[in-house]
Parts: sequence; structure tokens; C-alpha cells
Amino acid sequence: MTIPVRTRIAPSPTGSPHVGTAYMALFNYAYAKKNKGDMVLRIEDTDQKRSSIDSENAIMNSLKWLGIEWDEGPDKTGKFGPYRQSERKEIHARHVQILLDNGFAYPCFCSSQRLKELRTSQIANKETPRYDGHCLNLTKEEISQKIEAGEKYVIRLKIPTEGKCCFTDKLRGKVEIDWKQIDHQVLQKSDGFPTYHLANVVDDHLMNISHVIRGEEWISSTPKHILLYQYFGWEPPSYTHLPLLRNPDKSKLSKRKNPTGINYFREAGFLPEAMINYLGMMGYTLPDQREIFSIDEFTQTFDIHRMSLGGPIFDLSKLKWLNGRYLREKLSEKEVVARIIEWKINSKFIQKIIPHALQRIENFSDFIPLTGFLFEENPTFSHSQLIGKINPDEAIKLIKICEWELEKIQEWNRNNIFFIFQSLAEKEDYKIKSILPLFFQVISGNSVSLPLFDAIEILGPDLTRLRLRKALEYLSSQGSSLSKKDLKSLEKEYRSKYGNRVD
RNA sequence: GUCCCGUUCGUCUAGCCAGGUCAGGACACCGGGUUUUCAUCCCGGCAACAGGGGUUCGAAUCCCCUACGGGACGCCA
Repeated sequence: MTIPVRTRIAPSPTGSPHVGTAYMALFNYAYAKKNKGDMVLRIEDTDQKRSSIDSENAIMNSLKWLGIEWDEGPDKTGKFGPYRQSERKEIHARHVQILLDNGFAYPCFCSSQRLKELRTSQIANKETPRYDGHCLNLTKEEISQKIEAGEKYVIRLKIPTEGKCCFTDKLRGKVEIDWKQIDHQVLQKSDGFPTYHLANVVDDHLMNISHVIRGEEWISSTPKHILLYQYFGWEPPSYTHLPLLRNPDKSKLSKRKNPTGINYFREAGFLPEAMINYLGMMGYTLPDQREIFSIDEFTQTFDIHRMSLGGPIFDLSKLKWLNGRYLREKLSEKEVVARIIEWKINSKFIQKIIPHALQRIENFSDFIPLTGFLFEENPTFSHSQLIGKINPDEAIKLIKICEWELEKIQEWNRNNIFFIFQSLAEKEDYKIKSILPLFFQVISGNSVSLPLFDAIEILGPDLTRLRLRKALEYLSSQGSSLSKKDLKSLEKEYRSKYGNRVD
């Protein structure tokens, strides 16, 4: 008897959809389909502070755009719902109680302040930072006393004090990690929500997930998951840890260094099938080594053992080449026309621009030169125009702060964008009017263009971010750049004036 | 710092599991050809088994050590 294959993707709806999510989704999808199984989409929104429904929708839309489909999810009810973790809170709480009743977990009343100090001192003493078990031996009386007194608490996982955890990774073989390395993981936060670790295990089990295929960032917390399965008396799934997509400097792919938003590629005019094709060749080659393949061809021939384990660098040049081949070879001219229209040459998009362009054009031929930057992946600018009257070091500083501030915008609209620039001018002691020419150039490559805030709104966060970064790169190529040290001190200054950066 | 994972051209990779072809392909780059320009297209070139030690007649391939890279060490996921 073979159990049905069920895989899952479990994105967290915090921020804009990431290519890493699509990458993992593709392999989970292929594995499930190749084995005539199902893939589940589960929304991991246990972080109430950061999760949003907008982000959830954006993630689902971008995956659909790429052609990745799931068999069950928040929008596609199946037998194992609900598929949004926030709606499974009771289930999780019940399971936490089971662990508590069996002595596998315990309440912890330590303040975040104490935890922070503990961590700092452990690091100072060159120890592995982990919970010291302070609340491990509270008596039942002490516990109920504290709870009655209204003290906030979390539930922690009890970890064996001796021995090691062994598990098998489908690709990497046997992995052994000492229990001493594993922290007493928080399973339930003081707001009553479970953490990833608890919710993930409980939901995977209850949703009959047979194969967990996820990023290698999870390897070191797998022992916690295995332990939970043991405590509950459940059979753990098969684990496969895939390599992580990397920046050109080989660090884990991050939006701070690269375009990583699926929407970036969509807005920059890439084809979803080329994207999928490219993602499918990261860490993987088809058995016959063909380079151009559809998601169906990929899925039908998929063999997980063909994965390479070295982290592939997500580099744009091959993607562009691939995309060009799709345009020329895979689509008819008619189809290309339809795709371009669907992209941005449509009345919906033009309509957004027109109100801002109308005062500035006299005949239609003025339209393209005026608004062309909205259709470009990157505008070009010249040094003198870019800098204008501002000195280059100041320009760098303003652009950098602007980049960080823009990251904080929850709802991308004209007003919120305006507030960012207003506060930027204020805090940096400029008249807003005097810093705007710089940003006109950065965004449009031109000094004649649409109203800046509207243009930024239309351009969207992904393209905007890259333009700021490109401007910085350009300035650096012209000899003005921020050293690591400068950057660090700027970041410190930024924090004191504007608050912490967001992820 | 501790633990874990990884390492074939600049990049994506084939070959590794079942040791024995000049280590193959693609992108990028460089050169040439086709083309009124450019691009496409075609042809050619550059370029790698991280280092050291084993095992073996023979190692990119199996084993060990070192180096380097990455990840984890959150009331994030």
C-alpha cells in the first residue's frame, strides 16, 4: 500500500510575493503532480502583527500568474481546511494542551527583557544563545498563581537533555544534530497564537502531508519538528531540503540586494512561462537536459533526485535570454501583441496615467516621450542631471533613506508616498521642493515628467525600489559611494530619526 | 562563537549514486559570417573538478582532513 502523496507550500503573508516562494512552490507542485498527488496551499499567518490579507491575495495572484495551481487552499476548500492558520487557532491550542498535559511542554513567564539580556550575555561568553530553562521547574502552584495574577506567558517545548536527533533528508541522507544545540522553542506566543513550529507540525499532520519539501534554512529546526511528531505519537513526513536561491554575492536571496518580488518581473515585462522555466533550471536539469520547457514538461519528467544542492545564484542575464526566446519561438506575433496589451498597453493602465499626463501633452506623439519611463525596466540618467544642485554625498544619503522609508509603506498610494517625502525633507532639513528634482531624475530619468508621487504610485514598489538602487549604483560608478562604515553610521542615524527598518 | 548544509568554467549546470571517453551543454564575454543599421540567426574562441591525504591498476566520481561559502541559533516564517 502506498500512501497518497501530498505536498504543501506554506507562505507567510507578510509583504510582497517572493520568487523564493514561487521556487519552492514549483518543486512541491512538480513532486505532487509527478506522483499523482495533491499540493496544498496553506497560509501561515500566525504572526498577527505582520500578516495581511492584501499580502495573502497578492501571493495567490502571483502564483496563479506563474501558472502554479494548488488543489486545496483558502480559495479552494478541501477536506482538510481551514487552510489559513489563524482560523485553526483552536486546533493548535488543543494540541498545545496535549503537550502540556503530558509534560512535553511548559509555561514560561520570562520577560522579553530578561531573554534579551540572557542572549546578550551568552553571546558575550561565546555560548550558543538558548533558553536557560529558568521556568522549567516551576511547581503547579507557582504556575497557576502566576497565571491568576495575569502574568503573560508563553509555552515552550521540552527538549531532551542528552543524545542527538537523527533524521533522513531525501537528498542529503542522514543528518544528526545534538539535542544540546536545540533551544526550548516557544510553541505558543503570549497572544495565544502558535509559532510556526507548532502550527506547521500539527497542520502538516492533520492535512495528511506526506512530503515536506522546503528550503534548507529549515534543516536546523527539523529536530524540533521531529520531536513534536514523537510527542504526539505521529509518523513524521519525508523531508527534503532544497537549496536556497542566492544573491550574486552568494548570500540568501534578499530584496535588500536584488529584485526578488514576483511582481517586479511581472511589471518589468517578463513572461510567466519564462520565469517558471528559469526557476526550474535553478538547481535542476531535466533528464534530457533540454533548456526550454513548459511547466507540464517539467512536472511530467520531474525527478527530485536530480536536484543539485549548491545554492544557485539568481542572475538576470539568462532569464532575459530565455524570455527573449519565448517571445521569438514560443509565441506567435499575434500572441505577443496580446501579451503586451495585457501587460501595460491597455486602457486600464493608460487610464491611470492620463489624468497626470493630459496637462503636459499637446498631441499624442508627446505621450510616449513623457510617460515612457513607466514602461521601462530602468531609465537612463546622466550625472549632471541626476545630481543637479545637490552634492553627491547628500544625494546618496537622501536616496538611501528614501529607499528605507518606502519599505515601510503598507498601502502603496500617492498620499503615503507623499508623506514619506515630506518627512524626509523635514528631517533632513530641506525644502521638499529642493529635493524633488533629484527624485524626478531617479524615477524617470528626466526632468520633464509626471507628478512625482503619482508616477511612483503607478510605477509600483518593485520597480521604484530598483530605480533608487540603480541611481545609487550609478553614483557609485561615478565615484560617489557609501563605504560600509558610512552605511553603518547612516543606518544608525536613520534609526534614531526614523525608527527601525522593517523586513 | 556553536551546530548544520554545501563546493565542477564568471553564472546555470551534465557527469557522481552503480570509479576507466580530450570533463559535455547553455548564459555571459570575445572573434568571425549573414544582414542597408541594430537585433535575430549561424560558426568559432575563452574558461572549471577548492586544497591535501588516503582506497584503487585507475578518482570529478568512494573515504578522511583542511579551507572557503551559506544557513540556523527570534513570542519571524
